[in-house]
Amino acid sequence: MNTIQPRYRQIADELRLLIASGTLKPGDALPTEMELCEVKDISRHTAREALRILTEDGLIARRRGAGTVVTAPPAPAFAQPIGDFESILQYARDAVFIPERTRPASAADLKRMGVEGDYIVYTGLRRATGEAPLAITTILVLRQLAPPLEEVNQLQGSISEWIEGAHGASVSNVIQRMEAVALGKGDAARLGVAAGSPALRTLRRYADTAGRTILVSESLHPAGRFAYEMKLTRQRK
Amino acid sequence: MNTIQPRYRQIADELRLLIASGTLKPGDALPTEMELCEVKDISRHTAREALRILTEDGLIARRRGAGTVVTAPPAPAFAQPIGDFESILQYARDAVFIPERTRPASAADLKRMGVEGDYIVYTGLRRATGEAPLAITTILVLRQLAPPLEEVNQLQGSISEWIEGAHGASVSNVIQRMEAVALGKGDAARLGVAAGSPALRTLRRYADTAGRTILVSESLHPAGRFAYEMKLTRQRK
DNA sequence: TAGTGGTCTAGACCACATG
DNA sequence: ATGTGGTCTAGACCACTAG
Repeated sequence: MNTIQPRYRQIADELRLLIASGTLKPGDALPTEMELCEVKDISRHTAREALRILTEDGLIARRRGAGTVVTAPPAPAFAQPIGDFESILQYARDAVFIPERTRPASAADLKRMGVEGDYIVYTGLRRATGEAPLAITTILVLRQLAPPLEEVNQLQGSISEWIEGAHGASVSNVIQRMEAVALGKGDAARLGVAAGSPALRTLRRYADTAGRTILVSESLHPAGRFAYEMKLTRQRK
Repeated sequence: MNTIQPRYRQIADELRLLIASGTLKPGDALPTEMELCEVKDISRHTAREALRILTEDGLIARRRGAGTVVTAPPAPAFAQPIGDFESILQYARDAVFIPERTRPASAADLKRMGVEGDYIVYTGLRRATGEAPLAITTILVLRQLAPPLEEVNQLQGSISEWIEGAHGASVSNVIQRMEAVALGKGDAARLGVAAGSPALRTLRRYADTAGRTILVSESLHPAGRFAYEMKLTRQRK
């Protein structure tokens, strides 16, 4: 793969790393344009292009006459930056879902998840590698599309991607709902927190091109272990 | 208000008008960079800057070797490619913010909200008409842009819209962070729930085109009174 | 092959913020 | 008064697309 990057992008990435790693903290000054020109041996235009990228990403703020400073607090490790459709699937890949049980969905399951139909339920924990469990996850899959449990266990990607590969179905949109809830006794115990503790409940409904809900997932993230972060960019008008 | 616009922005606006008016339809070719340079008597850099703005707005698409064309018209409302920007402002209009107090931001305020600088704090409740309070809201506004409290009281739209109207500043993007938290005693009492109750904490940072954070808002929605819902549509590809 | 957009250089003048 | 970022010029070479 030819991954040659333009100079301005390389420099933007270097600076981004300094910010992400905490070497440059919020409020800290970045090199001025002229300093960048000398240190990196580039023209001012190239330096500005790099800084422009970081500005658009919301990482730095620039003020004429004053200078350039870091604006974004370094995202805590548990923060999940999400800005678009693809990154939801990305999260599903990064944080491994470890299924524990599977069974047909009961009426209570369907009501809680807000769907109707013939679904299979997978329950389990979601964790990043080697960490404490991030969340309890429940996934409902349309029975006719559901993968067997043993396949899910060795799944590399997400279940929705497996469905797309195995059945040719295509996820067209995702409706995501987020709210705060109090954890019940059982859930709290599995996550190692007190009953009644706050959690972020994220419900996602995946619909295919025909509008059929092929998958619903519910995640319960206990307070402090996870934050959902997204960047919204203004549209044309 | 400062009416002087840089040359590249004037030209971007001229082209934008051609597209908005339908003179240039989707698929139509725009002038090449060199043509723009000659017709407008500008350097190539300035022409590119104008075209870049339109590219970022998603109005045009550029292909090396091929040229520049007008992209497809704005997608229907239900198919916004991204959990969209406008809907945040919409919420800010629907649920009225009732400010109670204002004061300069303390160091603790700034730390909690993740910003640095000279900000004014507004605290108050947010409620839909006639209902129980939906949330406790805290808003930090850059002092030089802050509206007086009596203006906020009779504000029709959101504070961010007031700023845009009064100062000509333009919100370019919003970073939104959501997590679950336990309510402290004071907050819980104001919302009429028990201390330690779960709440959805939503932190939003509004940045202008220079990356300057002009407004930060924090909302605490007690469990059960509010859910945040967004629809993400898969991109072409 | 001719023309496009992508990258980059080396200058310049300006408005603005800070000391 | 100095230095910052914002704007702009006038070049250059390149990778890519299309006729």
